[in-house]
Amino acid sequence: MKEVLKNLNEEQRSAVLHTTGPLMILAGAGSGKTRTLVTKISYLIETVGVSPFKVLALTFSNKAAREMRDRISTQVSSDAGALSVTTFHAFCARVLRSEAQYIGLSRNFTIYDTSESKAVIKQVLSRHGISTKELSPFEVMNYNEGLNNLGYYVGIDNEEEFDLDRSDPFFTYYNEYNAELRKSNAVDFGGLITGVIHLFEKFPDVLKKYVERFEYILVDEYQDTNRAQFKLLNMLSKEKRNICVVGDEDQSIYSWRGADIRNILEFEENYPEVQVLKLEQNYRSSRNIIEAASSVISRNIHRKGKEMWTSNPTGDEIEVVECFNEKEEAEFITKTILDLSKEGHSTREMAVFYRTNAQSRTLEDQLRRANIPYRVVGGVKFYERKEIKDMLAYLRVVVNEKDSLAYSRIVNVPSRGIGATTLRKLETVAVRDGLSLPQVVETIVDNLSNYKDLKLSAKVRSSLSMLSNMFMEARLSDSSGKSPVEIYEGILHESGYWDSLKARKDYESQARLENLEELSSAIKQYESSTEKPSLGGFLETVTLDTSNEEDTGQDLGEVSLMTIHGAKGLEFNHVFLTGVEENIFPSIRSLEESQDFGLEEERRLFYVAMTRAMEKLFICFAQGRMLYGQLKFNGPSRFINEIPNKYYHWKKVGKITGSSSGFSNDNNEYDDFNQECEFEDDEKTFMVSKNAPASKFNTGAKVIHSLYGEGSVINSEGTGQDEKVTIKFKDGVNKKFMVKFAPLTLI
DNA sequence: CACCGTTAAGTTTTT
DNA sequence: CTTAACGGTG
Repeated sequence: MKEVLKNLNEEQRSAVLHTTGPLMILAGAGSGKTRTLVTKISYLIETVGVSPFKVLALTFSNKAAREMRDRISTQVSSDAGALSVTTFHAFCARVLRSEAQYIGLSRNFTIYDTSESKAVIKQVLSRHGISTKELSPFEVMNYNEGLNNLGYYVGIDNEEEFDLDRSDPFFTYYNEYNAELRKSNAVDFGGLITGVIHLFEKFPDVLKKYVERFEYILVDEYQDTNRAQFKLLNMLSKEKRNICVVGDEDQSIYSWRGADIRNILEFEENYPEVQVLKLEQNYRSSRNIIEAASSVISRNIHRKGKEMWTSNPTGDEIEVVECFNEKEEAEFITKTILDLSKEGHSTREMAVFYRTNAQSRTLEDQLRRANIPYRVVGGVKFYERKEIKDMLAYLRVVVNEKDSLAYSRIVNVPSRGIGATTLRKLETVAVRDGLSLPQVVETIVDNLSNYKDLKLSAKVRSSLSMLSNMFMEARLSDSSGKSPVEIYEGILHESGYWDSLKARKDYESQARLENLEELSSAIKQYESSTEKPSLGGFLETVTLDTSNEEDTGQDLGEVSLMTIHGAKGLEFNHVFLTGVEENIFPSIRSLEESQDFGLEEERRLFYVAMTRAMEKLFICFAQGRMLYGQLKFNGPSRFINEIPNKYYHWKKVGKITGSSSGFSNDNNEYDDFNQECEFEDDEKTFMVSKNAPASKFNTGAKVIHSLYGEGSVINSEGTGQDEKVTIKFKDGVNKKFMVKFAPLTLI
């Protein structure tokens, strides 16, 4: 047997050996799915003799693609560089660049990210005289993305299948938005996918070329694909049928982004000869954690069902930690991290998860105070900073002379006297002559005498001519092979951007200058890591690869902080799951949904969180927490109760903050979860009464209102006389009451 | 055109 | 409590 196959279990091995025909691998968390995929690809190349050129492996994140590429290259001796291991979006961008002319794009098209799409939508809406107050651009964006996710595009043949309401104003906005993109020679994220679908549907010969090339297609994280991606995969693989998809429906946490469970269910219909394999052995976590997580996820109805097991040791019990408030939750975590670290555990192997980014602050405060190094994964992105977006906009105008949006962003940044009035004049000419803004400016500058009626002031004229010349020069440099970083530096100074920031002495401008220098080194970094660096190539990397993993090179032993979404695919020895309270996790939004789908997705999220932990899992919640400036008493999450008792033990920690805490000790409360309690005791930490109270109308409690009937408490705020509760009634209506007045009875 | 004050709203975000 | 975004004023 080949050496590599020895490291695999039986199922993994059959996945690797199944080289022809469709294959669906349902792989549980920590079941070695990446190892299997990597081995499969190297087996195809090394043993079956498939040319790397003919293999296409698709992932969702650049991080995953990179990891897979790296791991393959250690296993494959032949030219792994010819392999296509990439994200869906990057793959589509590549196809569109080489076939752009077919669908009316030119190959230097710009990719718009979410904020740029939003700006275009705003423009469209304002043309209709709609303010952002009347209609949030987000709603339009959701509609547009919805169509994109389904694989719809302007000019599609089988339009009737989409059941569209053509009189819906949103449909009008959608069309105008796309016309606007087209005019700017731009494509949005979803448009990358639908653009390729468009290309393949209307030009079968082009499709044929790709079908011939990619004989073997592999897809990672298949549960997260949307309908558009599903369509694309089918077009590429229905002839050769060598398609292998790997997914886990229990880890599908992106349905709100269009991931469609039907893609798993219908795979078998599309490929009746499919072989389905399950990877159910978990190599990551202790048995306690696996069994606890399995039993939580088994409550979901919408799943195919897998039985996870592990031969790992039973391990410690999960610790459910009840804290007084979010600050003490953070203190508990900090203290535990220090303790574990003293015992010799690596802090690099520890992570703190939260449901929403906003929850990271308290944690960061405490960690900083305790001098524990940490890094926040996700958070504010480098490329979303204003100064970076400004400079990128300059570069985009260089690459794509039709990018009016980018142009209007920087035409007066730094301010050079080109205000709204001038811009409006330019736009009028643009519409009249069917040109983009940069093109219009160029024409005007070249034939000033023809545009006398625009009444442009001398200052405006000179500014415009400066811009026009600058861009012309830059384009010349670009096509004559000058390096991207030189062009960047040139524009940074010629545009006056650098000097205008330099002139300001405030701290913020200082930081911005530093960021601009960092951008410069990012471009250099790109140049040295790419074979044929180009300005356009750099811009594409920036938009499509947002993972700003700064490799500082040195291991400071940082604890990782991230949302649970950000934790997918990762593993840690010690995991702290925070804020596990009703209305937070599961989120209040998901609870408001009428169907169970929202709740089930939250449960999957909880499952993902649990299964990140290898050795030890802490599940923390706070009795009270400041939320939107108000103290909320949400009570522990229902998910905690869904873990069978034998897998965890419950402890309360916290210090007494004084009599003004708003808690009285007489009230008997939290009786539904009177588990065995263990009390921590040290100088700082005192035990909290076992009966720490909040209200008798706890979240989740069933009540009867003499007027509205039966319902359940979904939220409670304030204490004593001021206590208010929100109740969801049987008919789905939510109402808020003052406890002291409302005719409420507990059931 | 830049600044300030008011107001409203408030998940998750691989691309 | 925050943040973003709008409208009014100097």
